[in-house]
Amino acid sequence: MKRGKKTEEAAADNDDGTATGKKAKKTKEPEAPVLYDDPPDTMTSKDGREANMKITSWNVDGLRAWVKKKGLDWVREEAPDVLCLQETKCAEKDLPADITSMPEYPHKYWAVSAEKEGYSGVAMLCKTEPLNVNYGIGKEEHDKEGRVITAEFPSFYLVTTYVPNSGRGLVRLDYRKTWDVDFREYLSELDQKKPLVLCGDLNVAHQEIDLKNPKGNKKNAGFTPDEREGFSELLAAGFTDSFREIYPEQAFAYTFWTYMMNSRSKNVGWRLDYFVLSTALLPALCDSKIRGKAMGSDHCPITLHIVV
Amino acid sequence: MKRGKKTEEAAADNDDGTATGKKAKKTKEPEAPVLYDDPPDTMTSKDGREANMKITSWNVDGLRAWVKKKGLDWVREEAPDVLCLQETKCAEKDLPADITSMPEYPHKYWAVSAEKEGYSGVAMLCKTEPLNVNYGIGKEEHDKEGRVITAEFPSFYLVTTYVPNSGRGLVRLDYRKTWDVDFREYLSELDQKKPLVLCGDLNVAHQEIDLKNPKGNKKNAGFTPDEREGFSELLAAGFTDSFREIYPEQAFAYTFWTYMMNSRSKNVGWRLDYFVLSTALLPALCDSKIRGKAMGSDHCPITLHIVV
DNA sequence: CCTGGCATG
DNA sequence: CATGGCAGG
Repeated sequence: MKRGKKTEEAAADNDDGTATGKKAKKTKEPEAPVLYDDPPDTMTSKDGREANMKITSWNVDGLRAWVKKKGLDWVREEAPDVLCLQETKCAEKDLPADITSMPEYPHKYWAVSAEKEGYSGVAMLCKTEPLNVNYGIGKEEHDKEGRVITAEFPSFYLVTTYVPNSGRGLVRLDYRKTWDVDFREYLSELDQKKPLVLCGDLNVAHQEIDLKNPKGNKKNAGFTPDEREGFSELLAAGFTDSFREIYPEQAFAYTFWTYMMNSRSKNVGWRLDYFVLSTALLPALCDSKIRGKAMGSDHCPITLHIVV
Repeated sequence: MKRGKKTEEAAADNDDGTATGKKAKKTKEPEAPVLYDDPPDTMTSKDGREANMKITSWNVDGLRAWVKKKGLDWVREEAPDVLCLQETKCAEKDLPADITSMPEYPHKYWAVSAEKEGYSGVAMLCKTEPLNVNYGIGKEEHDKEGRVITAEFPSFYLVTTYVPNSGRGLVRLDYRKTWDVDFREYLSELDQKKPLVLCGDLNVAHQEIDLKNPKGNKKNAGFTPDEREGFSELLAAGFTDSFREIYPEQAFAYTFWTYMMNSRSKNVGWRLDYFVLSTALLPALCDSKIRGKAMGSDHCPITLHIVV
C-alpha cells in the first residue's frame, strides 16, 4: 500500500486527520463534540461609540442552491447593511429573481469567473450606494476568476474576496502564494488611501486554534505553512484579524465544516472566514461574530459591527 | 431567426410538436388529456391455456435513482418471473444492495457499457435459472454499450434490449440503421433455433397511433421513417408486436413521457417499450400490459403473460 | 458530501 | 426535466 486511503481523504477533504495517526487505537471513542456558542453581539466600541454599520459575509457554496435552502430568509433576519457573498457559482443571467429583486439591497455587484462557468464568484449587496466599486486587484493573472469586489464608502473601503483554494494535493499552492503576495500588495496600497475592511473566505486557518485538527492538516490546503505565513504577513502589513482580536483565546470557533463525515455535527471545522481590519479601524470595532447556526452552505456567515 | 426555439425543443425532447405548427393559434386550449386505463390482465391464451410465465420490462432511466424512488416496491407487488431493466446506467460494483440481495431473483445478469460509465446498460433478473445467458449480438461494433442480454429458457429465448437512441438532430440515426439491420439478423437467427420473446425499449413508436403527436415528430428520434421501417421489417421477419396484436385500435397507450412540460400528466407520450414475439409464440400469448401508473422513471413498466 | 456544469435522453 | 459522471471544494 502506497498511501493509506484515509490519508488521501484527509488531504482531499480537509478532514480532521484523526484516523491517520500512526498509533491510532482500534476503538475510536466518540468524544462529545465541543461546540461553540457565539456570545451576544456587543454593539459599542471600546471607546463607547455605538455601532452604525453591520456587514455580513457568507461563502454560500453555490448561490442558487443556497437560495433554495432559504439563505435569504436568514439574511432578512440578520439585515446587515452590506452583504458579501463568496462562491456564488452563478452567471449574472442565471441569478434567482429572489435575490436580484431584493428591495432591501438596491445596490448589487457581481463578480464572476470569466473562464469557467459555475466556478468561484463573489457578490456585494448594499443598502446604500458606495462611492465607487471595482472588480479584481488590477492584475490580469488574478482577475479572471471573479474573486474580489472593492467598494469605497465615505470613511473606508470594503473588500470582499474568495481566496484561491490550494487544491487537493496542493496542486495550486504555487499560484496561491503569488496571489497572497499580490493581494497583500493591493490591500496595502488601498490602505494608504483609506482604512479598509477585508472580508470573505480567506481559505486559511491561521493558527492551530483555528481548526479542530491542526496536526493532521499541516500538508493540506488551508493549513500549510505557506498559507499560514501568507496570512501572518498580511497582518504584519498593518491589519488585524477582528475575531481573534476580540476573542484571543476562543477555541472551537469555526466557520467551515466539510460536508463529509458529519463534520458539522461534530464541530470538526476550520475558521476560514474573516473580517480583517486596517489598524486604523480598530477603535471602531464593536464585535466580530460567527453565526454558526445559520445553515445553507458548508460555511456559516460571519457578521461585523463597526462605527464608521 | 433560423429555426424556432420550440422546434429545437421538440427535436430535442421528443416533444409533441404542437407548438411548432405553422398555423398554431395564439390561444392554446388546454384540452382535457385523454388518459389510458390498462384493462384487467387476461390470464389465458386464446386456446384456453393458463398463463404460467410473467415477464416485466422497464426502462428505469438510472437504476440507482429508480431504487431510491421505490421502484423495487412496485416490482415486489408485480412479482414477475423475469424482470428486464433498461438504462440501468450503473457499474456492477455500484449496484445498490437492495437489488443485488433480492432473494426473489437469485439469478441476475448485468450488461454495462464498456466505454462510457453511467451510460446505457440492461439487466435481467430471473426466479429460475436460464439454461444459458449471453451478452450482445455477436458483433463488435454493437456490443460495447451493454444493450442486449439473451437468456435461453427450455421453450424459448428471452432477449431484452435497449435500442440506441438516434439522438438530438438525429446525429446517431446512421448508426441506428445499421443496428436495426444487424439486430434483426441476430433475432432471425435465434428464432430459427427456438421461438423468442424480445422486450425492452426499442426506441421507436411504430405507427401514428403509438404516440400523441405524430405530426410534429416525423423528423425526431423515435419516429423517423427509417426507424419506423426498421420496426416494420422486424415484424415482417416473423415477429409480432404483442400489445398491438391484442389491442389493435387502442390509442393513447404509451410507455414513455418526457420529463419536460408535464408530459406525463397530460399523457403526451410515446409507446417505445414492447414485447415482440416470434409468430410461433402467438398461441401462447395471454396478455400484454402497460403499467402506466408505476412511477420512478420517464418510462413505465410493461408486463407479458404467456404460456411456456 | 455537496455544488454547478456537461452529455445524454 | 431527469439521469449519471465530472471537476472543484
